[in-house]
Amino acid sequence: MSGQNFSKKRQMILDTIKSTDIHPSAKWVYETLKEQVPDLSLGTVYRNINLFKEQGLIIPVANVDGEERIDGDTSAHAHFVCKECGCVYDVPATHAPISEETCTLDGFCTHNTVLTYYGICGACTTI
Amino acid sequence: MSGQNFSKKRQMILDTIKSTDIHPSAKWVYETLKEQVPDLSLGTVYRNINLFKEQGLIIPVANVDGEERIDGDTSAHAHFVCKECGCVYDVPATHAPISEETCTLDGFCTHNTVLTYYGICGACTTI
DNA sequence: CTTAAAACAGTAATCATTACTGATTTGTTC
DNA sequence: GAACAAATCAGTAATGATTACTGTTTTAAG
Repeated sequence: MSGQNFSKKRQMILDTIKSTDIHPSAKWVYETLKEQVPDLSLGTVYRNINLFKEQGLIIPVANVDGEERIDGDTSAHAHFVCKECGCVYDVPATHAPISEETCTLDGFCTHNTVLTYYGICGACTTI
Repeated sequence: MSGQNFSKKRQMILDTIKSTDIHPSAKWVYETLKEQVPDLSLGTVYRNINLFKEQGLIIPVANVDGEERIDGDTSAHAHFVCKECGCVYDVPATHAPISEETCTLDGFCTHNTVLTYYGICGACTTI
């Protein structure tokens, strides 16, 4: 009755990604899960993240300070990246008018769209 | 009357970036200029690209296969990235409704906006 | 329980980018 | 146009994220 299920570690990696909204890096996922799963390997986290990306279970949303940040929420929405603290915030999809018309533009076949705002977040402005 | 001018190599690096629409990587700039300037160093290209980014003369537009791609055209427009060949194309700004309203959203101060479409380009579809 | 395939840990390798150091160029002042 | 200080550079070493590799462990099914 299994057969199509994920291995225990694979499932935990996906759960960890899906259960946070900080748009984590691979290293964050590794360090966070490492507490529960001491024999976790960083390579395993990378391998599974790549797998999830291929399967469309997660999406890469930004590259912050050389690290790729991913999102377990694959619904249409935009992101705000703070240049100061590196935090990645969700921005409601209403602010991101993704036009499906562009799919036929110049023969391009658009698979997904990424809209990202870069600037300074409220927390960093206040300080 | 000089004083604020760029060094010869710095100017050539900027000219090279500004004169192409392929949205080059640092390595492309290096290899392209290397033909004219045999004693050019890759470190110099990176250092000047970072300088130009700080000065707003160029903007980073995408990260393709681990390489940052830059654009010497700083006017508002979007980009299409082909997942197959890695080419980066300009998409007219009319397709990218960048809302300045988001600047005050949740205390965020937006400096710049990046809208990128990912998919397969016409050339790669045809083949 | 066996067994083959998939997944994994641990480590080494790769590759883009950055840092460092001593030499060269630039702009300025005479 | 020589001299000098600051900026820039070449070349190389270092860093750090990501990927590849190998031998071991887990998984799912018979």
